[in-house]
Amino acid sequence: MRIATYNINGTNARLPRLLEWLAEYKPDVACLQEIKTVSENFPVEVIREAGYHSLVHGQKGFNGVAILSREPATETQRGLPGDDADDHSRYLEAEVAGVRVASIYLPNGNPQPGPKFDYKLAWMARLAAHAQTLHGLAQPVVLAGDYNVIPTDEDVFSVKAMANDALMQPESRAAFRSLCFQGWTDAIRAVTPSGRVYTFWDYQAGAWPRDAGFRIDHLLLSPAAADRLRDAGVDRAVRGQEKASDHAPTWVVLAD
DNA sequence: ATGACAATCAGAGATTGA
Repeated sequence: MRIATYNINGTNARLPRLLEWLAEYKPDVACLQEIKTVSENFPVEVIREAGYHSLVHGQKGFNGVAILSREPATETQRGLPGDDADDHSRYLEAEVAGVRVASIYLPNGNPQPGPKFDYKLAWMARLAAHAQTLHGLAQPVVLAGDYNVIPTDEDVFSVKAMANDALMQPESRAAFRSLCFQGWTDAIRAVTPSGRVYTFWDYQAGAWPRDAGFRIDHLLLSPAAADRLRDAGVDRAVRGQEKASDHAPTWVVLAD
């Protein structure tokens, strides 16, 4: 069972690339972020013709998450619990083929310090609280998404260039570590313990051709899911296409 | 310190992103 996370940076702008990727890499479940459209305008019929069901939690203009699946999915959570005043569409969770899967679009947090960084940290605290409840489930759980956190200095092309960025502040990293320490396995690092594995390359300053990327898209596995981990990786070639998203799809394969 | 690049909404330029 192949489960992927892919920040597509706009459904309208990226639909041809999304369809090509689904056809070529054939994920069983695809957690999408930054669909940047309201739910009603998500191309559910086109996606269905491509062989996938859609669960969509959209928003006008920015944010928005979705879960595409070959088998029908049962929605288990829409929106991250813990703050009724938070109207950003950044969390969607479902059960697919016996696996609980979340599509996460964690706030960027720039500029820091400031209210956006405060929102990021508060959101991470809410995510940790919800993740704690999921960790107790007997069924495998996969928390997949764009976490907007560079976990360590090994996950970034230049520590100096990104030193002041919200993505790698000590508070962001501590919150991510704390989440992992609940007992979640960072799938990419379980398969590739060291070395540079990037999932994002900025559009600016020739970041892609000079491989100036960082690792911010993660799949965290519960113990039951980690037991079934067979492989994990990044579809780097997708980033090199014309009109690509600035993120590359990142995935795990779980034993059936 | 800033801007580079891209997408959205709107119908120009601001906002957001990372």
